[in-house]
Amino acid sequence: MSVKFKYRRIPDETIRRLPVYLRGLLFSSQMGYKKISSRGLAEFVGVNPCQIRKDLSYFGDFGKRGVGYDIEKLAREIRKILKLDVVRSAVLVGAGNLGSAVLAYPGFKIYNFNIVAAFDSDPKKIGKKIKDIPIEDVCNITKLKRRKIDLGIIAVPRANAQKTADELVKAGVKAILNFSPCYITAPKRIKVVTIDIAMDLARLPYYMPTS
Amino acid sequence: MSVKFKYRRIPDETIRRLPVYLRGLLFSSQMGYKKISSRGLAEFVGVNPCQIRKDLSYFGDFGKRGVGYDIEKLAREIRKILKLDVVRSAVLVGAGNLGSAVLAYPGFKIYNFNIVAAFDSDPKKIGKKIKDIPIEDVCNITKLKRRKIDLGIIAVPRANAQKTADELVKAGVKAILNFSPCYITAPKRIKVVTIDIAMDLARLPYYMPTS
DNA sequence: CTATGTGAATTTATTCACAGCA
DNA sequence: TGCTGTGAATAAATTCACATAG
Repeated sequence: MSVKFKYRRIPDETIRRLPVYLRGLLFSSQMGYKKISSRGLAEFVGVNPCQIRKDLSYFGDFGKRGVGYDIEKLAREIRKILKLDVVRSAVLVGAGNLGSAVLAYPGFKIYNFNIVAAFDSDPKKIGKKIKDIPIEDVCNITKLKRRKIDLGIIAVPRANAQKTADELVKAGVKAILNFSPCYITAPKRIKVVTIDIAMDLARLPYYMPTS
Repeated sequence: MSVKFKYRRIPDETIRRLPVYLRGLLFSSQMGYKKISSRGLAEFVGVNPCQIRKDLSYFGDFGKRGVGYDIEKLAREIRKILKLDVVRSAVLVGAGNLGSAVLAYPGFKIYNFNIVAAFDSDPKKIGKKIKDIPIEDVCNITKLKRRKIDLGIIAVPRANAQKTADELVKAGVKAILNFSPCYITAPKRIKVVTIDIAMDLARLPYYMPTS
């Protein structure tokens, strides 16, 4: 049986953990395993086994009682749940150091994101290419609408981040990945994820004993 | 009044949000504000105002009724709560591309982390310098103990991450910042934070409507 | 006998709603 | 009046515990 439909609300925390399970499955697969129990996976990912079973149970019965999960099959199912099996188009706004680093990140390809355009406001950069992608004038973002872009990636200075987000929304993106160190607003239908390493760094000292 | 001591357990989620508040305060300060209400801050950080008040109330009475919070003072208090006012020493393990990028990240200085040593296993790298820090042989990590290191930063290939973590623990670090894309284990007293952009990237498609 | 899948119990986190101070 | 600080109420997430299937 596969991907049942239960009318239960799926916790955001469950969705947050699914990529972690996927990562653990790929790792254990690389180590040569074919089957894995919730307990075994739990050790790979640092999550309580019944948490794993509960999370998966929202989407289907993927395991065999007395045996566990088939690693390949479960990985495939999770990819399907996360909709990672569909190719998405993405655009980058901000072609500075951060933007270039983001563009070089292999994760986009792995998860089926295809970066199809890059924008910047600096006239010196417009017209040049980074990683084979020509840098266009940021004024042209809104013209993207006809190109059906799924994801907008923001890597501009903080002061311009919200404005950029607004333009990406007008251009019709469905989600935004924000690397600028600030909170940005968008209509509820649009998922925004902000990545700011400083937020993780800054809470570490709290947990350090004062010796 | 300042930093009261209540014997209530402080939610991890509260600690996770404090750096976000701090970021919002600095931003609003840069925009010229001196005072801010929980409602005003809420708009800057995307958190419900009574969540902010509740979070702060775990640590003290920082606001003035009818007025709000003094931005400078609250920022200072949050820094104190997070123990960001103490200088910490950190070491980097793994001097590859990722490691170099991590070393160049300005956030460490901002939050009072002082990177004092770097390690790698590649004989070609040992002896060279990155950003004025000499790269030492990874075998010497354990000798760090006498140097009193607070934080270990892991930027090695996944297969070596756990081993590296074990060595850092032996060397006496109090916390670990892990940039390798895998879960790592450490004794409970040691806080481990793993940063893997792919985990955020991989859950975006789930939230995109299937058009 | 082993390990899943899941209601029920418990724990944790968020939001409400209002007393109390400036 | 305006906004904080906080118990009480609510909501969300986790863990327990066990019936059930291989």
